[in-house]
This record gives sequence, structure tokens and C-alpha cells, in this order.
Amino acid sequence: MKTQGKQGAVPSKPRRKRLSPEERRGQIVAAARSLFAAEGTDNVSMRKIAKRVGITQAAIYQHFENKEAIFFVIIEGFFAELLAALETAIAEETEPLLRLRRSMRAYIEHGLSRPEEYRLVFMTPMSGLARAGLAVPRTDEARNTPSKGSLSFDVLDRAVRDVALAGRTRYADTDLLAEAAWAAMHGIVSLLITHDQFPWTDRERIVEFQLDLVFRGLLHDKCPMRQALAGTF
Amino acid sequence: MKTQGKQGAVPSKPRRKRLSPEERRGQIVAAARSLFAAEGTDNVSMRKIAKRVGITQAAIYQHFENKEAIFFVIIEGFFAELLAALETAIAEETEPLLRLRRSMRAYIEHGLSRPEEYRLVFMTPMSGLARAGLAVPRTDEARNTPSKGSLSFDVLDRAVRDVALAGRTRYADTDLLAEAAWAAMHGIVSLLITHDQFPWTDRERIVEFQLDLVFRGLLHDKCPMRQALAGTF
DNA sequence: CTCCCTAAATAAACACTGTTAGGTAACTGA
DNA sequence: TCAGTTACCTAACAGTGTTTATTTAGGGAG
Repeated sequence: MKTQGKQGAVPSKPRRKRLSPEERRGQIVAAARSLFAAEGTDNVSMRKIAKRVGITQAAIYQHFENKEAIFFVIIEGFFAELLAALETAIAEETEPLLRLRRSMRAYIEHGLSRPEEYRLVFMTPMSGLARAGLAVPRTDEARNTPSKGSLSFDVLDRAVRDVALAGRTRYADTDLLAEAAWAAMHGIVSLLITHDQFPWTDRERIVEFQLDLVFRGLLHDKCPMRQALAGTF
Repeated sequence: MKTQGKQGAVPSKPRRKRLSPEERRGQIVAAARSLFAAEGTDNVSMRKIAKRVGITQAAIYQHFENKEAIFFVIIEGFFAELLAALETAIAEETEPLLRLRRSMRAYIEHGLSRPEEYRLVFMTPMSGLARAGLAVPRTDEARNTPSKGSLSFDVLDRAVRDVALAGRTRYADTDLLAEAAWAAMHGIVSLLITHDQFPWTDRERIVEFQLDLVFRGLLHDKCPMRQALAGTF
């Protein structure tokens, strides 16, 4: 409410353009996602997102309740693509053991290809994860409205179970086997992400070796495929 | 410089007490550490620490350059105790395989007993870790001033190497073996910490199973101790 | 015992964060 | 052309880490 009326030359009031809610939502999520990848999970502020989109920070709250709500959408996307990757991995292979191995590779590669999102999903305290559903995949409530996250875990769980059904595991508790497999995968992915300064040996060999580890642990000693699954090591 | 002089009854000017730098530093670190455990890594602000200690937030900067500097001290403590735990584990067992197994249990138990500090050390982006030295344990600079962090990794590295020297591993690259072992341990610890809502099977069994996994992966198939090391599974 | 000087503590401000309230104006349908 | 809806903006809130200038406590020297 200062002196200037509506001259237009004074660069104080950038005339607004109005977009459809869907379009703006898309812009906001896209901006947030690319800021993630570029500057890391922590350095994503509402102001930065807004500036990237070309609006004010407050305008975001027209489309998202929270900052967390934006993250939630990103997480959903992450899980949707993870689920897709796991399902194609499974579709491309019928043999249970090789199928499990492929799924695990898919998980690892997906995580390593989206380090900042992986960090957000699996390493931040808050985390949208609980609400994304992965954290409680075996409860009834979560099963009623299965999220992409819980479905992703289910794919792995089923792959493990199929191996057990084929009579090849040395232990019957498939829950335990699936958890161990998940932990092994998460171990490499998260360490490679957080400690990228560490003088790791070749990344590809680490992944292969870790998968070997899991399979030697899963299978009973007389399984005929043990050698075949243990690649070069 | 308001009206009140030095009545003493008015609760406005809490007369300051002056402490020795060492004592204050200790108070600050202790407050920060207990706030960690109580309210989680993120909810530790300078104001909260200061209030806990009974001083102003700015007073902290007399003793620490940064917030990160406080965390750094906490991390050092975490690594110092980890190193101690690893060394007693090694001292109590001479047989290389059992020794490695004990060290790994020590790592896991230490992490699970200090979840928030583990989170800070191994899962936060910043992280003091790089400066704590673990991130670059094999470079010359870091070797010249070995931190407790890099020493901790070295203990595990040496334990793995001893197993290899005993001719029991199925692979010669001990760096790779150590990395895989670390990843397997970190996998369970970090997942158990971040996903405490997840309906895990019994924690003790998970740990045991994961250790089995690593050992079956490390040892060559004809190793006479394979069965002995694979406990109940 | 007094003085004084170092430095531990303070108050006040900086720039930043997420979030909210209320006003303005752009588009939509009549 | 004229509402009505609502996307957007401005301004402010409380919180964050950090810096500056100022006060004052406490120990050493005279």
C-alpha cells in the first residue's frame, strides 16, 4: 500500500499467473524432487521450492497441508517405481532362486539410483514411511489399504517364500529369512549412500558378494544350485 | 535497566554463576547426550541444551564453535566406547573365527544400545563422521591421526584378516569381506532402529541369523567350523 | 584488602526455517 | 457484465543456528 499504483514499470509486484491445482501440485513435487537430488535431503526448504516454481512459500499451502505432505508424494513415487522394478524382475524369471536374486538386485539398484529419496524413505526419523505403510505391512489396517511400500515388501516376502516352498532353504521361518535379506540389502545401499567418501572396493563386486552372502545363508548346504548362484566368488 | 534494582525477589535477573570451561563443557555435552536419548536426534536445539544446563544459548559458543562441535564430542565418545567394546571382545577370545563373531556381536549390541547416537553417526548426512575419521580410514592423512572411528573399523578389518590368514575364507580380498561384514551388521542395526514399528521377529534371533549369514558367506565350504559357527539354524 | 583484567555469561539482533491469517485479484460460470 | 470461488500474495508468527557488543564474576597482582 505504498505510493506505486499500477504503473507496471516498478519491479515490485510480479503479476501472478493462476494455474490449475493439479498442474501446480505437479510443479511443486517436481521442484522438491529435483532439489532433493541436487542439494540433499536437508537443504530443501519451502522457500526454495516456491522460488523454483515461481510462487510464494505460502502459496504451497494451498496445495499441500505440510512439508511432510510433499515428501509423502515423493515417497509414494519412489515406492511405486520400486514396486514396478520388483515386479518386472519377477516377471522376467520363473526359477524361484534366480527370481529372488533378481528382485534383490532390483531393490539395490533402485536405492542406489535414487540416493536422496532412499535416504528420506529409510533413514529419516520422521519418516513418511510410517504413513506410507511399509512400517506396518503385516497389520490388518495396513493390509486393508495396501500402500506401494507394503506391496514392495510383500513381493520380496513372497519371493523368499517361494524359495522355501521349493524346499531349498535351510530354515523354515520365512519371515526371518525375508528380514535378513532386507537387512543385507539395506546394509550395502545405505552404507554406500551415507559413506560415499569411504574407499569402497568396486561397487558392483560388493553388491554381488552381498547377494552371495544372503544366498549361502538362505539355502541349505546340499542345495544343488548353491554353486550356480555363487557367481565368481 | 528497568526499575528493579537488586531486590532479589523479582525473578527477572537470575544471577550468573561462573564455571570452569571444562566443567561447563562437560555439562553441555551431558545435556546434549541425554536430550538425544530422550527426544531424538532432531529435537536437540541449542536453546534446549542451554536451558537444561541453566545458561543462555549464546553462552554455549564460548565452549563450542558449533552445534556440530558438540555432536562431534558425542560421536567421539560413541566411538571410544565402541572401540573399547570391540577390544574386550577380541581380548576374551583367541580363536580367529569366534573372535570375529564376538566382535560383530559387540558392534551390533553397541549400536542397538545407543540408537540415537548410532543414528547420528551412521545415518545423518552432515555427518560428523567424516571429521570423526571413519569415512576415510585408509587414506594417509587419516592414518596419521587415527580416530577412534577408524580404529574401530581397523579392529574389525584385522579380525577378518586373521580369519583369512588362517586359510578359512573362500575369498582372498579381505577388504571386500570386511565391507560385507560391516554392511550386514549395519543393515540389521539401522533397520531395527529406524523401523521400530515393524513387526520384527525376535530381535535376538535376527541378530544370530544375520551373523550366520555372514559366516556362511565368508568361509569356504569345507571349513570344519562351519557347523559349529552356525548356531541353532 | 583493593584493584584490575581476563573471559564466562548475557541481551539483542541477524538470517533462516515451517506455518498461519487476511487481503487481493485472476479466472469461471451466470 | 458481474458475482463467486480460490489461487496467490503480503505480513507476521514462533522457532532454529549464529554473531555482536556488553556486563560482570572471580582469580591474580599490588
